[in-house]
This record gives sequence, C-alpha cells and structure tokens, in this order.
Amino acid sequence: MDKEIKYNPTGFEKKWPRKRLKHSRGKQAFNPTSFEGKWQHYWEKVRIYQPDLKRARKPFYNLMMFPYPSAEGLHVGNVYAFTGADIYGRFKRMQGFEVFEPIGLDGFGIHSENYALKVGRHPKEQAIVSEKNFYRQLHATGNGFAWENTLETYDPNYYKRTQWIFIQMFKHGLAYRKKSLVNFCPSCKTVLSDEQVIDGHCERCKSLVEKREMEQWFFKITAYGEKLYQNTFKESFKWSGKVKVGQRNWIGRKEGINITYPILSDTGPTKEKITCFTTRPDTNFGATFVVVAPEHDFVATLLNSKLKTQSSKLTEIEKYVKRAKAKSEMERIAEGREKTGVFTGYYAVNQLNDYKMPIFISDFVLGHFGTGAVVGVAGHDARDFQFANKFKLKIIRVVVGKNGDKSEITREEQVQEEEGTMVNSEFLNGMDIHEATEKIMDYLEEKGWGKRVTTYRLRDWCISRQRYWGAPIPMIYCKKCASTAPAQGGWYPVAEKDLPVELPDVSDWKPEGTGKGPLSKVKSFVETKCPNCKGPALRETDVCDTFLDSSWYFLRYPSVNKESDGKNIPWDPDITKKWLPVDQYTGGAEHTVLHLLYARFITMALKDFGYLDFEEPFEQFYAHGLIIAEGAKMSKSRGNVVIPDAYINKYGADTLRTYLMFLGPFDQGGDFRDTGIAGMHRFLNRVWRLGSEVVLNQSEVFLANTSTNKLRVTSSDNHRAQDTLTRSMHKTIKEVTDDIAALKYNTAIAHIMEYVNEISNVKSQMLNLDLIYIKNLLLLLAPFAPFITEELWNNLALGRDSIHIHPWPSFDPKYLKEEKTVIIIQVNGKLRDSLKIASLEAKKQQTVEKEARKSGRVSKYLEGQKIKKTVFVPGKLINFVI
RNA sequence: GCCGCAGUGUUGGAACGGUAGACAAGCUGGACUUAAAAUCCAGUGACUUUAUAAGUCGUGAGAGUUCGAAUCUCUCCUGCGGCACCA
Repeated sequence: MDKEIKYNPTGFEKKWPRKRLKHSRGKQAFNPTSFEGKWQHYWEKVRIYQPDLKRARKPFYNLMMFPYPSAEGLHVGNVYAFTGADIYGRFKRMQGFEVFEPIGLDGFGIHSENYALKVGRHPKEQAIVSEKNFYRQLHATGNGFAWENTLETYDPNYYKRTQWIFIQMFKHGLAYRKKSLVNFCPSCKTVLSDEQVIDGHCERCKSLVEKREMEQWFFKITAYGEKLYQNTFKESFKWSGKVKVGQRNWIGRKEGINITYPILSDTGPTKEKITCFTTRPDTNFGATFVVVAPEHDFVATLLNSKLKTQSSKLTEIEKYVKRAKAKSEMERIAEGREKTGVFTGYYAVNQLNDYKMPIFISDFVLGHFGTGAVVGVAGHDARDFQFANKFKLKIIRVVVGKNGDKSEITREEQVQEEEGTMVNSEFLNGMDIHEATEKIMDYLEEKGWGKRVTTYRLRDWCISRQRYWGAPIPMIYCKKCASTAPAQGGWYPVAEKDLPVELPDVSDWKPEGTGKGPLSKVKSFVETKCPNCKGPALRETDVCDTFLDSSWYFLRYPSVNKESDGKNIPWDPDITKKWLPVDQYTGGAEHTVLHLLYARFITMALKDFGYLDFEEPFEQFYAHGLIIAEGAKMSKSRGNVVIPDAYINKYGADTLRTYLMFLGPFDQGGDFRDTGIAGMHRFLNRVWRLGSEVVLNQSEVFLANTSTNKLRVTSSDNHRAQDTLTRSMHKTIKEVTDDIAALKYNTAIAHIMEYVNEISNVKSQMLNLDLIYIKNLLLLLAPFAPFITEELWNNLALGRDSIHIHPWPSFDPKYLKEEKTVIIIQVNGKLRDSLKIASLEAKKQQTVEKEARKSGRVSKYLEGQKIKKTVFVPGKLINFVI
C-alpha cells in the first residue's frame, strides 16, 4: 500500500502540475468542460502517453482498429470501441507497462470515396476536412493516444510503403494477374474481393454484385490457407472464440480424396479421365453419376471436339454452358435450389464395381471448389438426391442409420447423411462409416485410383479496384517485353527508389464502370518507361484494395517518425523487434474474415520474405460488442446514428465513457439511452462532491466530515468506521483489478459505485475522512474517467505526477478476511436461515451445526424429523437433509 | 441446413454448483424549496396471508445429475451472429 498521502507542497510545485492547488472550501459545481480540454492539452505537452519507442523496457502495444473517416465523424460505436481498448491500456500503464496506443485514419478506399461522391467534393479535399474533424473528436474522448505517431493511409509517405509491399508480393510470386469471373459492384463500379461480398451484396453499398469475366491482380492468399487455419488452434493464439471459428469457416479446410475415373463413350473407352473430390469415399459403392461444373476442363474438351459428340447434343451443351455462365448471382438466388443440367453422352467408370456413371454438366457444381467435379451418391446426399430424382438416375443405399431403416431410398426425407453402418459395399459391409472411410481411402490409394487431398474454400484475394481513391498498383506493362520475354507477361514492378507512384491530382476522378479505373484517362500518368527495356510502356491504372492499406498499418505505427530507409523496409527493425507482435488488439467482429485474415496473411508473407521474425501479428484479439440505438443497429437510413459530440458537450467525455462501459459486458455491446447517461453523470457528480470537500489543516489534508452530527461521533465510532472502510477499500481494489484484467468493465464500475456508497454510508461516523480512501477511489476510476480523476488528483495534491502514470493500487489480503462469516443454513437445500459467526468458528462443523440447530426458523423444520445427512461446506453453508 | 452465442424483475444487467436479481435505470412515497431542478432518505420480482411477521412460487419449456442447478447433461422452443448448392 502506498503510504504517500501527505501533502508535500515543495515536491508538488516542482514538476506537476503547474496549476496551484486551490484550497476550495466552497463546493465547486461539477463542470467537466471547464477542465477536460485543459488536461488533454497538458497530457500531450508533457507526453505521458508517448513511450520511448527505442528504449522501452516493458513495452505493451495496445492497438485498436483505426476508423475509416467519412461522413459526419466518429459515432458513438467508435467511442465505445476506443474507450474499451483505452481503459485496458491505461490499466496496463498504471501497472508499470510502457503502453503504446496509436491511432490513425484508414482514409483511402471506396468508403471515403463514396462519401466524397455524395457530398460532391474531391476525395482529397474531403480527406482534409474529415481528418481535422476526426482528430478533433478523438482528442475529446480522452484516450491515451500516442499523438506523435499518427498515420493516414492516403498519405503518400504511407502508401509508398503499401506499394512497396505490393512489389514484394510480386517479386515473391504471390501477386499475379488472372482472367476469371470476378465480383463486380455495379454501383461502386469496381471489382470486389470474395470477402467483400456479403450474401451476394457489396459490403460497402449493399448493391447486388454481378459476376464479370475480367483480368485482375490477385494475391495468392491460398498459399497460406493451411497456416492461416492451423495457427488458430495454437494455444498462443488468444483470440475471441467466435472470430477464430469465423476464420476457420472462411478458410473452409476439408480433408478428403480425389478419385479419378476413366471415361467411356457409347462406343467404348476413351483416353480421358475425370477426377472428383469427395469427403465421403465410404459411400462410393453407391455412386451412380458424375456432375461437372460448366467451367470444367472436360466441358472444353467436348466443345473443342477433342472428344466427339453428336451435333444435337453439342448444341444442347453449348446452350446450357452459355446460359449458366451468363447467370448472375441474382438469377441463381431467384432460381433457388431447383436442379438443372445436361447429359454429356459420356460415362465415368466406378472401378469399385464397374458401374457406368453418366456424366452431367450442372451449375450447382462450383468450378472453383475441389476439382470442379463431384461424384453423385443420391442416397446419402440431399443435393445429389435432388439431381438424381430430376434426371431419373439410380439410387443405391450403402449406409443404414441408427433407425435400422434398410428400405430403398425414394423420397428426400429418407436421404441418410448421418452416422451409420455400411451395406451393399462389398468389403466395407458392416463397418461404421468412419472406419469405412479410412479403409476405402487406403484401398483407392493402393490401387492408384485416388489420392488423399485437403481442399480449401478460401480463394485468392482480388486486389485491383477500378477506382481513384487508393494506392496506385505500382506495376508497368511493356508490350515489347511481353513478346520478347513472355514468361514475365510484360509486367514489371516500379523501381523501389521511384516510389511512391503518386496518385495524380485530377478533376475527372469519378468511376465509370467501363472496367478501367479513372486513372486510365490520365495520359501523363499512364505513359511511362519500361523498367526493363527503357522503352515506352504503360502503367497499371487500377488502385489497390483498401484492405491492403490496413493489412500492415500496425507495423508502421511504432516507426512513424523513423525514416528507416537504411534497410529499405517500411519500419525500423529494432523498434519492430521491441514492439511487435501487437500485445492486445481490440476491434469489431465484423472484420472476422476481412481485415484480420488479410493482416495475418501479409504478416506471414513478410516473415517468409525475411522482413519480420514473427508470423502472427496479433497475439490477442478481443472482439468488442456492437452499440445499437433504439433497439436497432445504427445506420444513416434509419436515422438513429448517435454522434458523441452533443453528449460530450453536455456531460463531459468521462460520463460518456463510463456510461458506455457500464451498459453491459464489453463483448456484448448495448443499447444507447439518454436516461442512462444522466444516471452516470450523477455518479461522477457524487465523486466530484466527495473530492471537493477538501479541507486543509496545517500539516494534513483530509476530507472534512460535513455531517451535522459530527459532534456526536465518538472515537470508537470513528475507529469502527475506519475499519469498515479500509476493508471495503481493499476488497474494491481486488475486484476492480481482477475485472479490468478480464475486460469486465461493467462490474468493475459497479464495484467502484459500491465503494462510493460505502464511503457515503460511514462518513457520518467519522471525525474526518483520511485521503487514502479518496486517493484509491480516484486511481481505480482513472482508466474510466481520466479527466475528473486527474482534476481531483491535482486539486487534492495527491501525487507529484499525473494520476495516469501513478502506480495502480495494490490490496492487502489480510483485509479481505472477514472477522465474521455468514453461514447459510439450509434444510433440504432450501434456505431457512443464516448465521453470522466468527470466521474461525465458521470452519468447524460442530460449532456451526450446534448454532444452526438453535435457530427457531431451522428447528421448526427439523423437529420430529430424522436427519439423513448433513452437508457442511466450511465457511459457507450447512445443509440438513431430512 | 450447418456452426457459434444468448434467453434472469418494468429496463440494462449481477451471481467460483451454495442467500437469485449486485450495480444502475425507471417508477412510487417522503425530506429540503415559494416553486422547480439538483440533492438526500425509504420502497420497488410475483403470489398467499392473520400483512412491523410468516410462507409459496420464480432465471425460455421439459426431463436428468446433485444434499443443493440461472450455472452441469440431454431434448425442445425463441432470438442474434457467421457460413451456406462447398461435394
């Protein structure tokens, strides 16, 4: 316990604060606006939130997801997220860690550009306006940000490094161009990544996404699928459970087997083969058909007549494939699950039983999953059944479930997808499906008909955007080199010394949807020299997905003020070694498969390139909850977006912060209400009044007992009250410390409130209130309400330095032990009475039992009854079973 | 359909298998005030009642484990979030 409670005018004057203590006898009204600005300014001036990045001994990197600035500014959801993260950082700082808590703006990208479009301003001009507004608000919320390390993704000094990362990806073969069906948002007029398509709609503007065949830049995230998946199971990977599960689901790892079947025509064997991926090879004796996706190579083989097909059949196939490819996402959804397809005229041979399985083409099979071909087992897969039913294909039962039903499968409800025992499967008969799966896989591999494989749902990250407001992709295309060195494809990265490829300042920046970005119209930008042959060449005119900007920003923050160009990498290696990986990352769960996956991928890649020595960027990730308003998610269209400014002006940032944290558990969010915030303001006002009752004596400072019956307080009253309060204080320190460590802010605040109530209760029995009680109250409250605690700390001259760098209070366990313990008395598990006895006695069954029987409330139940059993929990309860 | 999370007073929410409803909000009554605000005090799960006291019920529904269940197990219902024609 800190003993420094005496007022020390000399030490106090020297360093902190400059303002002279006012011996305010009269109560000052609680007026947060009168001091919040002052402290924010002062904290920055004396740099209490600015750790020594080079020399820190106990570094703690406390990161929160930076906001995308747009629109009207920060909303209360941002304040919620940042406050929750900040409280943890402040707690760590007071525990002696050198906490680095940076903030910046994710201002590049479609979100900000769409807003600029809406308000009719150039994105660059809008960025200046937004930046100012966001930083003003972020200052006002009272977070302990390292303001000397801000970054903005649209700053050329930042995005030149984003471009550098692109180049490294290209050089290491992880960035490539590919023509394929991509997601296209007709409203944003650009392509999107799979992760940015939510339920077939654009993640940003909610428009229905179309499929278009276009050539785009991709990042080979699939190369890291296995690692991205496996790392989530490591014990050191301390992330919110649902985010972990979300990542795993998105990656969609599946173990199975690729089975290769020879292809027959009507006339006999061909040289062709077809490979199907399945996770259920155990059912393969029941396979009766094969379906391939319209994009499958086999279809091409038919269309280019490598394999002969009747001309009428060929026309039919051509028609089907054309229609399937033209189908938009919208039409697919509209069609539901109704199965369509066309028979190819060829058969695949199931070599297990020589069954001739007709080969169909159908768009329910996805070209990009597995091998793009599936083997149909209609009896044990609902989709296969639907298909077989429609095309009148044979259905064979090979598994009998728990219900023992061995009948023929003729209706969809009978399809047996669960556990069971094998039948009609020769050497597998009688085995359970898991045993059979292993057995058949061994068999197929032995025969050379199949090979065990792992597949992933995850697909490569489409990085190109046909927009203006982003980092230009730093690539150059040379037609001449494309013909002389076709292996390179004619694409060369911009020389690193020429970075950044600056985004030209143009007036014609709006997206057109032609498949090319606005930069393609800027001749002076497009025309350049080939880095290879020095001849005329053309720049790439697409810009990077904004998620690339945010996939590495945490690497940059600690190095913001270091040029670190000696090593030619975007961060200082020594500083990075000291601060990374991030110790604690806090953000919204909506980024489960977007930002978090990309950031992990980029980090892994950079590690493999040798630029980093860790592969997971965030040791701990905490997903906070969502703040809703009037029972619904905040959105502009609903008109229920809560802007914090008015509340900060009216009640102060402390009230808003503490109120938000008191709403409920931090990972659950809550509903924002005006009545609740007024209640929190009342609480802080009580704290304020407690702290304002200061009286200076000659050598001592204490809180005067203002109660009217002070004269009647005896010294034994005083002693007893002191004792009660001391116990309460130590208990509160323990509870609040434990709760903050577990991010249980709502209960931490409740415990502080209880403590304040306790002070109020016993105050009238005390001659004066020792300052230690107030001091610890302020320390516990400091992470939640940084301004009011600092102001009172200063007014009461409680320390030489800011409260926010004062050591966190500790508790003495000896005060946690109560002298008397309450023992619960139960009869048959029902509460009948309670007993307050000395703690030592409470551990002895004999004494407790004797005392318990004395109780009238208990004895009336025990009378005339035989006690079968007595359960005694020392120090807790006694239960008579009759 | 699959996976995850949740369901407790009027409301937000507390409760290592051991006093359900901490702490708040709201409401009711009272004190102070010319009045209001602010502040302070008291009450506030439902029901029975002989009502300053005693008792019964009560944590989405039902079963189970246990001396004892909001908490553990199973089945079901509802809500939220994620994935979804993924083989």
